[in-house]
Amino acid sequence: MLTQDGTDLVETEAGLGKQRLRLWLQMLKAVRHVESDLRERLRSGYDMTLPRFDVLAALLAAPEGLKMTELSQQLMVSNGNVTGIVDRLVSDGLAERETVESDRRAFRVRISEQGAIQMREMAAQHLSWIDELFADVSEADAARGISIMLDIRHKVHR
Amino acid sequence: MLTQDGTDLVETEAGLGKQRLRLWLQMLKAVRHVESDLRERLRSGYDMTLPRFDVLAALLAAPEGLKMTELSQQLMVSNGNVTGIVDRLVSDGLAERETVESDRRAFRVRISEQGAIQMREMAAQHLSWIDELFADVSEADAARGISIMLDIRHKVHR
DNA sequence: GATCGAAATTTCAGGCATGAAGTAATTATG
DNA sequence: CATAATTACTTCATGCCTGAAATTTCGATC
Repeated sequence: MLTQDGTDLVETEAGLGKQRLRLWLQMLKAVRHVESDLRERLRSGYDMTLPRFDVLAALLAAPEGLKMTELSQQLMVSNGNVTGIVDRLVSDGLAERETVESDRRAFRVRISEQGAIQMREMAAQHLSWIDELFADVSEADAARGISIMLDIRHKVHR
Repeated sequence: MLTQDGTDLVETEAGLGKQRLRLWLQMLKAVRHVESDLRERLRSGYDMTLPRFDVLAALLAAPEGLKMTELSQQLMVSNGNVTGIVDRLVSDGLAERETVESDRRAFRVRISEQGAIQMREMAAQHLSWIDELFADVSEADAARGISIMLDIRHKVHR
């Protein structure tokens, strides 16, 4: 089976598959690279871990608080995982659990005043770290990259 | 300070920073999405975890074996981590440790015959899974994506 | 050829992560 | 309104992951 320009369609598809695999492997490495850099900066500068930071960032953006399930969906991690991280944040005084009037199974997790103060500073730093790490990415590339990532994510399974 | 088209340079930079942050957040979510899908397929189909798969994939591509440090650099994970994963692979009979003649501190990790047989099958599946998950990514997008990922990775720190 | 710094690896403590199983409260269904 | 299915969350076992400290070996310098 030949296309108009004479290339073999099966060959072309196989090549595309390998190119997609290359993209996946590069995405993995890039994410690990950035994560390891951020982890180190958070650790040495703020005695903060990446998972805790991620949770606090979600909470800072939701002043009314979030339910555990909302948190775990937003961060794309398991329920049990969020339980542990929030436990530690609460015992460090950075977040608070608050009962929900209408549903005794659930509660809202809210960032504490102390957490908000610390988080606002870290968020500003975080933004500038990303800007530095992504310095070689132009506005156009960023837009295209975002759209590629959305294409990947919107491929639902199950 | 104004650019030719009248937009404010500082505003533009801040916008670019936020766009880069959006790209980063989308990358994180896309990678978590794909990883969780792959993890589930490896688990249910082959009783295999993602970290073990990553190590075996690296070993399959290096028939002469790899030193622990080479492995950990290639996968971008810590040394101690690789020790544990290789331990489990060896006790499952999927990999072997082999002494290095010239250096008694080091050794090579090599994939076993059984590991290679299993891995060849999984690798073919893996390629088709990625092709499926990345179905909405065109050849041009893949190329652009790869180049963006390389731009991010080549930003060295420290 | 003794010593000293660097390199390859392991060990360990602590935290992160999943999936499965458990508890309790809510909602839907007959 | 009884009960069955669902939802919100926790607990647990197991494995992954890091960073720091320890061990052993290597290589260079004096």
